[in-house]
Amino acid sequence: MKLELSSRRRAILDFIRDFIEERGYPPTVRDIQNGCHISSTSVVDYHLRALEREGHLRRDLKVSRGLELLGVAGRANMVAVPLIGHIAAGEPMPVPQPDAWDVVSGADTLEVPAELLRGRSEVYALRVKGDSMVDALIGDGDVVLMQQVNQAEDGDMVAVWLKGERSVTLKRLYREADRVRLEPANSTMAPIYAAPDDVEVQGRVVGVVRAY
Amino acid sequence: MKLELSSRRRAILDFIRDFIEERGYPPTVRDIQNGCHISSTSVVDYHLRALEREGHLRRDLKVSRGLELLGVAGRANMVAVPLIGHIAAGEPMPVPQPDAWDVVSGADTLEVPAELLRGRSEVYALRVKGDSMVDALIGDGDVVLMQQVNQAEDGDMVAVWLKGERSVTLKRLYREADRVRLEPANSTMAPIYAAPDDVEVQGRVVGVVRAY
DNA sequence: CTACACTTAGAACGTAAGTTCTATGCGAGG
DNA sequence: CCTCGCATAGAACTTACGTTCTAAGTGTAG
Repeated sequence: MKLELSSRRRAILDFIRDFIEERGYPPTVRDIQNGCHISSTSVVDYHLRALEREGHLRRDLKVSRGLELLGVAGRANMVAVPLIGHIAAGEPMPVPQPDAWDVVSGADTLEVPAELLRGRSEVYALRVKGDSMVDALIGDGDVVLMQQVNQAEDGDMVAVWLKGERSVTLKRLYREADRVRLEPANSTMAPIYAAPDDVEVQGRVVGVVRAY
Repeated sequence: MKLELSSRRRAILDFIRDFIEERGYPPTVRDIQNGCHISSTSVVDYHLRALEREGHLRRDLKVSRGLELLGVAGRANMVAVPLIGHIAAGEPMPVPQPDAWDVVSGADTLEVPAELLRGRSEVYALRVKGDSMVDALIGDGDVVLMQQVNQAEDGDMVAVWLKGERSVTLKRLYREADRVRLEPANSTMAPIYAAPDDVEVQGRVVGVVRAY
């Protein structure tokens, strides 16, 4: 792929990118003509051929809008994940309707690289409130990707619903003889103990995303 | 957006999704007709109208291939970021060709939500080796998103190239009277000091992504 | 049964859009 | 000067493609 591009080529490539971004499908030769102030469709065709030769795009001849951007401009495997709310990683925090945690209700969605999920399905995202998981490298404001599961291994980082307190919290879960220990990953905080019947596992952390 | 879909509609939607995935642009009415074994273009048109009414897609009338998938099927704002290698967040680690850090050489690319970048350009990704940044909630194996910059504010988390040692490392940078302090975010590790001429800022951390 | 909403069908129409042809201007090299 | 590669121009050709029209086959409710 060539690095230097004439300003004309550059403009055409940028126009195509913007057009797809905005409309969801590629432009026609004449769209490009107008968008880049080119006087003739043959000139556009000429440059498109050049751009294809240089590897910047792929053309399907005789097909309307038959072009696809290659390279970094092309799209990779992404998965849409609903960002459905907040979760307390400190003191358990009452949640309005925990059952509103439904995949379909996600107005906000977050797209993450598919490789981050490793093929898992039923994944949703929550924004973390609080600092109880800092030792697990999860801080206030981070977004955690959760897999919707009902069971957990000892030591898994899970979102649990405490029926008695009507609240949800993010903790590491350990089963003990007659109770469940919910341990924050923060050396300054004490674990919470609850009756097995009182805790309901909502999901397990499978990823973390953070922006500065 | 309706939840239940007739098998015909389902098939059409799936076909459109796959078609775009594979070719980079949407199908024509007749592509759909053939792909879904429908006998007439008018039937396709009929169902497309219905799907648009139900909010599954958007059509631009009179425009060839003028359709765009909406909802989770549609693509959110994503940015392609080249994942161009590893970076030591422990002891400085010699890198084969640090100048190969070129945006074009990224064979591997990672797509991240645009909101994570907040409009920044010239962003690339590196996988972190070592534990020196654990106090900043960045652990071994995490992927950091780097913005390509040449200068940094005091306290910024940056990738620096140490000319003398021919190595790259991830640290917080502080300017001092006659030297530069490179401080790991790990209380058990000591800072590194270097001459201002010896350090070259390669980039600044703008995000973190982690998979379990 | 009729009535109605939903779906399927085939054919035709008009134009959007990819392509091709020919001609011209410009700069570098011989 | 001429030639050659690169870029620009305008117009015409041919087809792909969205749309529309008409007709008929379902199933369900009254």
